[in-house]
Amino acid sequence: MSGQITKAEFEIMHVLWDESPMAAADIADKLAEDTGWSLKTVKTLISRLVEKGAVAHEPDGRRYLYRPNVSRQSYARGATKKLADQLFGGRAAPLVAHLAEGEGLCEDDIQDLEALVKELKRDSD
Amino acid sequence: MSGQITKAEFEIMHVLWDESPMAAADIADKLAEDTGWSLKTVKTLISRLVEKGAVAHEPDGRRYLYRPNVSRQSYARGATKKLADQLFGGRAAPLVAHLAEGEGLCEDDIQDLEALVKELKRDSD
DNA sequence: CGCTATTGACTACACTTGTAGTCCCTATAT
DNA sequence: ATATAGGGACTACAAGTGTAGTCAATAGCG
Repeated sequence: MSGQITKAEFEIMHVLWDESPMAAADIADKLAEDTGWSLKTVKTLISRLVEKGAVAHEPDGRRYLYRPNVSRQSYARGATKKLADQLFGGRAAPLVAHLAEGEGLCEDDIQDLEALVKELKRDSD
Repeated sequence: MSGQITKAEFEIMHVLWDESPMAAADIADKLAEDTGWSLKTVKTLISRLVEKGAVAHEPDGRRYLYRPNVSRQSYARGATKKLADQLFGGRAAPLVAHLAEGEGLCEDDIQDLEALVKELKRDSD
């Protein structure tokens, strides 16, 4: 609940969002390919996440298993809202427009969006 | 171009995006209400932005006038894309869905989105 | 013409973050 | 029983950040 999740810590969250609970060594293994971080580094990051309350740990023999305390969903919601508030006055449309401009949208995305908009319209009626 | 714009620096960018060019003292005045930052603090932040190349300065008598070197548009595009990539695998629809869930969308937004989707469809045909 | 207020340049310093290293305990293999 | 490898707790330390303070030049007021 307290303190922001930093860039490096965020990598840990990703791994845990993909699969959890997980031991520190396994998290480190998964990250080693991409980041080259040592086990020590990973453990430090995990500790900080536990301190911040973003990750929970349960004992498993003489080690801990870790699991996210914040779902990817809820984290995503917060981050998205913050971005929209900061840059677009809370409006979603310009945000999407920016994705479109930056070629962040493929045809599938557009279809998804169309369906989503239809649903939103129905809900608001 | 180099280095990230930090949270505090971002506040400066906001002021400059609203109005520029602007002198340091005026930026500080505008921010004082919201942040309580001293003129010194604001000047430090501006200097760092200049170092990073995010803000340009032109002499005006014995002071400088500052103006953003990165447009709000282009910064927004980058930030949005990064968020989408990190949290939604680059897909826009779930991003919008999150805004909807979080009640980040009003009816006007939905209409804007509808128009936007129509346009996107036309473009992709 | 000297004083003061203002300005940018440089310096300060605690806190956070990235990236490890050290210490100590204990389960396990010999 | 002893040595060892792997685990968490604690420590380290440089770079980045938030938040100012000091210094020296000078434009403008009296």
